[in-house]
Amino acid sequence: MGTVVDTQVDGEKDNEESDFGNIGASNPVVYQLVRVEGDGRLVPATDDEVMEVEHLLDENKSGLASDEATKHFDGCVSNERLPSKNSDFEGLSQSENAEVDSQKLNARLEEERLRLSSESLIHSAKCMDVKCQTSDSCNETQACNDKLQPENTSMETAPSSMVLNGSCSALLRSAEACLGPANEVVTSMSSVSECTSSKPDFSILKGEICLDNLSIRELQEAFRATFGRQTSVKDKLWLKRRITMGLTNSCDVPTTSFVIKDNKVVHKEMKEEPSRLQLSQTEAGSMSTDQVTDATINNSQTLPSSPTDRTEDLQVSGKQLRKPFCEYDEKNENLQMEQFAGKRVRKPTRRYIEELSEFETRECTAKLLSSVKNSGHCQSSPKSRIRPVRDIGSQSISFSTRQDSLGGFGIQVPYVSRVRRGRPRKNFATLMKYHPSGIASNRVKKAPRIPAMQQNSEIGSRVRKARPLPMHTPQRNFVDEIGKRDAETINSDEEQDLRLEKFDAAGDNTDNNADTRPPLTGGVRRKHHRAWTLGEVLKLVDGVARYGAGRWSEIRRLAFASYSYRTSVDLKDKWRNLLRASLAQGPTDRGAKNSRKHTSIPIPAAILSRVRELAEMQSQTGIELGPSKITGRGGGIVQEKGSGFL
DNA sequence: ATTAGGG
DNA sequence: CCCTAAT
Repeated sequence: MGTVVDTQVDGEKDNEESDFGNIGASNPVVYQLVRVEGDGRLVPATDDEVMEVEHLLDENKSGLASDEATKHFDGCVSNERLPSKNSDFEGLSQSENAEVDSQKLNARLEEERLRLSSESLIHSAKCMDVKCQTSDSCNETQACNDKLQPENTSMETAPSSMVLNGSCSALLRSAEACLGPANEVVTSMSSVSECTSSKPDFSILKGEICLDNLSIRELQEAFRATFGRQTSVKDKLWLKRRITMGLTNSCDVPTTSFVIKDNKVVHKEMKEEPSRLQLSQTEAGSMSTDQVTDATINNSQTLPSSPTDRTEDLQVSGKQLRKPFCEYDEKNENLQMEQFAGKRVRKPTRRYIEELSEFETRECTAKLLSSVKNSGHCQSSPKSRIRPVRDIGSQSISFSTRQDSLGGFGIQVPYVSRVRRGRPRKNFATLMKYHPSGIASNRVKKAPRIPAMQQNSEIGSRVRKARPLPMHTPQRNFVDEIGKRDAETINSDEEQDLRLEKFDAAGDNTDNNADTRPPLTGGVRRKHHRAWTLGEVLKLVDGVARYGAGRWSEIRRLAFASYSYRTSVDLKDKWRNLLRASLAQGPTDRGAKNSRKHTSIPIPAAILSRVRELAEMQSQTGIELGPSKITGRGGGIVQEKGSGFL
């Protein structure tokens, strides 16, 4: 059994990555492919083997997550005439003498530019054709999508098509767009693979530039070539963006059927629909390694999946596809600022967040939530009259939507799992700072929020909730969430709680779904006014009795475990009110069952009196109180209460 | 993050 | 309930 190994004859392995332009210059790296014979001899590899090894190389490198080199090559290859890819590739990787210097690179870029402008139309047309053929097989397409995400993975799977990456597929993108709403998450990969299969001739792709695969240095070169000036920017993404934009803009788009949107040449028709689609692809193209990892995992899951699982897979992939956006955006938005006078997304209020989570937890148990992330800059792009993407995923990705409660504008907001699988947004705090006012109040009142903004908000909010959660598999996580909640609900009961629960059952439990607030009343209600139910009050009182007034977080945790919506502040406020009420009612006046007008829940005098007592006690005694039972002298009422609930 | 208070 | 200040 001969093992094909990659022997590094000279230099260090990753040299190519860092010194693309220097290969063959001062420190030539020569790779020689050899085969290890059974006896250990090294035998020069045959051409076939070479090819094979290249494969392996790709795999290995990709596995290392630092596969810039690999990607790089791919990119270059794709840039070049694909048909001649092999020779080219060999030349580079083996670096026989590849004189790849900045000049060449520049030349390439220029070439690409020209080609882009002259061929883009044609290309896209072709691709579109291909696309259309494919469009009916969404599942497969979807599956392919997954491949695209992980650049590495894709390379393993489809060596020939792996070459294509985000930025090199502006055209593809447009083509894919043709697929229409049905293919929610179609990525360039899908189209790529399709194109590849149906059209072995890669010429249709050659016009593209894969900036993704270039090293920073090269990107800088490219930048210079594109803009005619040097740049010291080290940020890859920034460079890529800039370059892409420069290239895209520089090429005159021949027909009116194309529009330039967000640095991408887009076919007019799709301009409306697939806003998200483009985004995803764009992002996909520039996904960073961490995301790749994620996607890779997903990929492995997806590939073997049975048709039945498709839907789920789709959703999952959709989610993962999306998630990267957040991070990407966040990481780079600052950099992007100059380009897009991006409106910042207003962060949701905590209240809002909680409401959402409540809603989610209860209502959408079964749905896999797809995180919809429309990158802010895109949405905010002035020219883009892109509808909120809600209905795009008609096919498989289900966008559960909900009426926005805040503005009462009836805006449908795709809502997302609050489980964030990626790492938490870093800039969250930063963003907060930027819009203190915005966040501070959920009273968006007069200003109807743009759907996009809301969506973003949603994401952000989700983040907040999800951050603390451990990272699991998406599904797993979701389950956990639910499970946790249930557990809470169940565990919450302690002796009396059980009894108290009954009270709740009477009125309170309604709130679960009864969140339905008055539909579109002009006024923006803040938090849903959740009337305190008797049960809650009792719990509160009891909690105070147990843990002492003021220790609301405690009370909340222990006595209100099942009421996620009552915050410690709420408890405090309620207590204050109770106290006030009890005092107002007059100590003597315990007989009155319901002193109040039937507004909300009339609080039984018994409780009020007890409240009073508790308050008294606590104010006097140390805050330490024996659990319950302290109600001794309240009189009959107190006893009634005591027997009833304690 | 929790509490206390004012609104 | 919301918001803030003070812990």
